[in-house]
Amino acid sequence: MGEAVSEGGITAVSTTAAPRGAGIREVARQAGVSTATVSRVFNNAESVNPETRQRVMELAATLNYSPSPLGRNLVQGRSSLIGLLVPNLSFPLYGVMIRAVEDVLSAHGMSALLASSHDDAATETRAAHNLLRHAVDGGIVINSQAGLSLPTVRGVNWVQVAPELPNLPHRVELDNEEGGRLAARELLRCGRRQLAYVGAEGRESADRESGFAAELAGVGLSYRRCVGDYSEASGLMAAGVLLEEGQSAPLDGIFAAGDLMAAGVLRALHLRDLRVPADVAVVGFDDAVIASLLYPRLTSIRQPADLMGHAAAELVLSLLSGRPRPPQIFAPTLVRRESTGPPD
Amino acid sequence: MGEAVSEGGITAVSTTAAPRGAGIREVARQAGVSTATVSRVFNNAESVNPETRQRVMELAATLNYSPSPLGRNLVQGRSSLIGLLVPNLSFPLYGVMIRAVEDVLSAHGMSALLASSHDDAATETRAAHNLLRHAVDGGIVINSQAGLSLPTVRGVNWVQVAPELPNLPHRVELDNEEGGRLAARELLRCGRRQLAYVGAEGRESADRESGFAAELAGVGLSYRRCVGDYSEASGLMAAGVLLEEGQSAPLDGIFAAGDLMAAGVLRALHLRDLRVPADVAVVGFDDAVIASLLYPRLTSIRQPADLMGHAAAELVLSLLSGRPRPPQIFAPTLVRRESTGPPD
DNA sequence: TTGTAGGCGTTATCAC
DNA sequence: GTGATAACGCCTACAA
Repeated sequence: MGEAVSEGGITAVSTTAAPRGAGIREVARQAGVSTATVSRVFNNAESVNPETRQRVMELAATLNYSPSPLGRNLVQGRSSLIGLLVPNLSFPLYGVMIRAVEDVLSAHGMSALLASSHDDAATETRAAHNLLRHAVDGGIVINSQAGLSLPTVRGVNWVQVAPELPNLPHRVELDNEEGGRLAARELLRCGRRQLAYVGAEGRESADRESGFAAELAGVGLSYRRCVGDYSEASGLMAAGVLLEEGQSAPLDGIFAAGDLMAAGVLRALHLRDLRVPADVAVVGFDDAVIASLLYPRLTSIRQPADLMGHAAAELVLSLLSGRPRPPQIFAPTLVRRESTGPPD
Repeated sequence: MGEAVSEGGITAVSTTAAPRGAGIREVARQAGVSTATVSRVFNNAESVNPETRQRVMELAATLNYSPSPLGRNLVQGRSSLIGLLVPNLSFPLYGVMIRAVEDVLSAHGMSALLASSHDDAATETRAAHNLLRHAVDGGIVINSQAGLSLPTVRGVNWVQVAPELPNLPHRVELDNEEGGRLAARELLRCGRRQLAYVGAEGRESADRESGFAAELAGVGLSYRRCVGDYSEASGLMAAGVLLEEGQSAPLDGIFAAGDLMAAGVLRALHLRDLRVPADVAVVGFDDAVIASLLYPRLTSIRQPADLMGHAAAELVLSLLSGRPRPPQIFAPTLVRRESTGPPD
């Protein structure tokens, strides 16, 4: 015992089993009742004599007894655990979602088993397997990379927080198209006409762009575009490219598909001595914590990450009880700050 | 079944137990061996005939069998779960730590059970109880609010990531004093002499300040100070107060005990048209993601959150195997960016 | 190398 | 209102 042993390619820690405390039998014996009664006391069954209950409770306190979740899990066939699969723990918005999920779960006596995919599909699949190994009763996967290849086990449902993906019917998502429309409207409201979109790979950015494009098309405008990867560096580069492009009219409004990229855009503008919003207005997406820390404070399309996390947790709990719910779609909102305003 | 029932003040979800799959007995029967042999196959015991093993493995694959962690947990008296208690999931630095912890744990076949205290001691205590209810084998608590009153169970060790706290002997911490010294040296190196410290409540800030003060005292300098609460708003206010103070020589260097407060300081300087670093140099603390997004990019004292998370996880695994380790103290480093440099 | 048998701590189904 | 008792799925001496 106590030695690291190989187990299926991973190094497992073999632990000395914790010394077991008093069990239900010992409590029952000393209280002069049966284990069934002790169990009933701890499960709030009504049919137990108040006197008996009192006696059992006191004895349990003395012996520092509480029912072992391990035994309970076994007999009930469930663990009270929900798997939570996240692409990247360092991405601020996910922190907000996780927090909301954890809140809901703990309020229902459940706990969140955390796993990270490091933005990688293979790792995600492995992590999902690991969660299932721990007998989670259900799972929430945020912006799944693997999607289709998420392993499943009979009776265990995955809820995804992301745009629709085949094989994952249970879903909480953001109306990304509406987000794009909001961004376009804000820039138009500020009198901007020479616009650009800094996007990224993937469905989410595509949806944001299509809303953006639709709204502009409505007033007969087109826009330039450049693709990044949600990082600040890519936003910086994209803005550089867009600004350098030989162009009759200079850019006066930029919509970035993420706040980090928007931060890069702001920096690119600083570097060229372009004022924000006097020369160029900028709108970000997500309204992550950083939005209000940037200079100038960033106008952003808010993704209600807390509400979405909340909804995802409630959905997974619903499924546990056998009550499916339709996918829930959340509306983004505009949070206006200093990076948009009248020109000059 | 399926109805929400009251249980000790929390709403518990009563789930229909998932239909159980093939068990070890079924596999054993069909493979024509005993359950003991099947068990041995799945536990990498050497003493099993390769042929037998092969047959069992194949049958297990066919029946989609894998050992139930529930049964295994019960018989072994452990859950392969480590509790992870965090003050606040939205604080970026914690995300980095959590990620590191999760990496180590999953590499050892363990998982992280997440709980948040919302920066509140009572909630933290409750969350810790909840983790213990889930039979975690050990726990990691980051910047504990409750400290002394963390509940314990025989055989379950808490590892804290924070300065020393009574009752929690197992520890990973940062040399905050050294961090303060690094900050002072950097400001001195840039030729600054009119310095200020923007701190906060608590042991960590006190240690950072004492290092800062000691280094300045070494060259015969003193400094002004103001106390915030690690928020951007408090940094903004603190800097405002410090800058307004009637003063012979104007401030030319500010050290903030956190990057968020440093962001507030930068904004206060912007608002007063003071240039950074030309007029005032600024040093932050933590080197969180935001440091390099601020304008100008913030010089910061880096807290190696990833290494610390890693160490905390390894420590808790060590304790599981009955091998205690001495507290580990990490050295901060200076990450020089644009907010420090020569004056004018 | 393999099988037998007991038990881990709890809940649930019966009777009483 | 309470007590026997049989699972739950697995691991692990011990014996063969």
